[in-house]
Order: sequence, then structure tokens, then C-alpha cells
Amino acid sequence: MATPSALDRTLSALADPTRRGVVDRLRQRPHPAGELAAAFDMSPPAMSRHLRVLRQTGLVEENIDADDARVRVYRLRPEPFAALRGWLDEVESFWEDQLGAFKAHAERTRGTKGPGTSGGRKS
Amino acid sequence: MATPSALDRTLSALADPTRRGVVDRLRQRPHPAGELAAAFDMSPPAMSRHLRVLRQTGLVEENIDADDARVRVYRLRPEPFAALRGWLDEVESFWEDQLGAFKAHAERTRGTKGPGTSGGRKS
DNA sequence: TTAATCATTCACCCTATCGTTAACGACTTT
DNA sequence: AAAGTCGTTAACGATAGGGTGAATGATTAA
Repeated sequence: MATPSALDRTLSALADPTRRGVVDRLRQRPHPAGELAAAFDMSPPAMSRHLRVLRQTGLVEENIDADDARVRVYRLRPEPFAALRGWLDEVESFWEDQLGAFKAHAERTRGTKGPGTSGGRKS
Repeated sequence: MATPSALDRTLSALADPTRRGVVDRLRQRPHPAGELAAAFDMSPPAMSRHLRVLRQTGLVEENIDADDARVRVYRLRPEPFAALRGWLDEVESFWEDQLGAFKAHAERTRGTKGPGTSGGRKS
């Protein structure tokens, strides 16, 4: 594994239901690690690992509670979500392009319904 | 594993670098399975499994080539990407709420004073 | 100082996933 | 019909990911 890209790590992190649940929950407000473990009926070590994954991808940030330095409060960070949106925008631009490409393609293949219907298997 | 949600499956599918590479490649044009296996220097069975995952999440669609029924041509499908965007929009609305108005979800938050750091945890 | 609490890392299972080769079904070609 | 091609499923080994309980470090409470 040649050091996965940031997008790799972001998507892997969000692919886990627990971690996505944590993200959803952090939308409401920041939470201490212990609260999250309890909320998902999970042992503290298990949640700690999930939080580490989220932290390493930059999806959440850890802060020491001002009133009790034992407590670590987690909150969302926007950057990885923005990056994911950027990739998604790129992918979805495919269909916009397809509308334009449809005209061009329709010239070459008169009669076929969709753009890029198979063509040759050679490049 | 209580039947993962559609979003679970979509994110898991896209978390794999190979599968995301396939998606990126299909943005250019539809491809036969064999071309994809070759492009990623991977055995046909391995690619076939990746394509099945993508197909099961609805990210790609399989079509029999009109000229050669042995060839299966894969192309992108928009729905799962739109669903992912929907979730991403929800998550990112978090920051809009923070900037705009906390009154929007002030109705749901009981007693807690805004996004405060301190937490009264305790079970 | 001693005890209790919060969260982490460490050690270990256990399952899921990815890759390979071999075998198969479907289609095309000669 | 026989051989060749494309892509799949089947069976297997190797690896990574996620769960637990025990031990550790840091902080607070008594």
C-alpha cells in the first residue's frame, strides 16, 4: 500500500457505519469520547480507535475539555468534506458532459439511443 | 450486519482505490470488463468482483455489447452519487447552521447552551 | 498520598475483503 | 462441430479492520 490518498482515507473512514454515525451525531454538537462510546453501545477502546481514524483523516478534531482535562471533546472539521465534495463534483460533471457529448456522438452514430454505446473494445 | 444501508454500500464501494479508479475511468467513456482488468493490471476475476460490487450498489450498469455478446460494457449510473451528495449536503449544512442561526435547531437541543465545549457527561 | 475516573494503547480473536488460479458457461469463429 | 475468446463463479490463502478485556498515562477527587 503506497500511502493511500487523502480521499482514500476519507472514504474509508466514512464507509464504516459507526464512524458515519459519529459524524452525524457531531452535527448536533461536540461530544466527549465517552459519550460517543456510550451512545453507540461500544467499549471505550473501540470508540477510541474509530475516533483516531476520523482524526487522522482530519474529519474530526480533538480538544481537551476546559473544565476537566481528562475529557476529550470531538468536533467536526470541514476540509475533508469539502474535498469529497470536490471529487463528487468532478464525477457528476460526467453527466453534464454527456449532454454535450450526446450531440457530437449522435453525429457519428446515427440511430443509436445512448451516448457511447459500446463502440470497439480496442482503444 | 443488519443489511447495510445504501449509503453504507456506496461509501464502501468507493473507498476502494481500484473501484474509485474504475469510476474515474468510466467518466471518460463506457468500458468493457476486460479493458478495465488490463488497465489496472489485475486478473479478470479480481476485476469482475469489483465490478459486481459497483453493480450491486448501482454505481455502474452492465450492458451486453451489441457487436459481441461476450463483451460486457460498464458505464456509470448517477443515482448513488446523487444520494451521496444529499448526505454530504446535510453534513455540510452543519457549518451553515453555525454561521447563520443556531435558532434552527435550538428547538431540538434541550437546555444545552449552543455548541459549548464542556460537557456534562456522566451516565 | 491514595483512590477513582477518562481515554488511550496493547494484546489478542474473529470476520470480511482482496488477490490468485482453476473450472465453468456463453458466445464467436473457422 | 471444434476450438478459441470473454467474463463469470468457485475455492483457497493472505491481509486488514473491528471487537473485547487488560494494562498504561494523565487528571481529578478524597
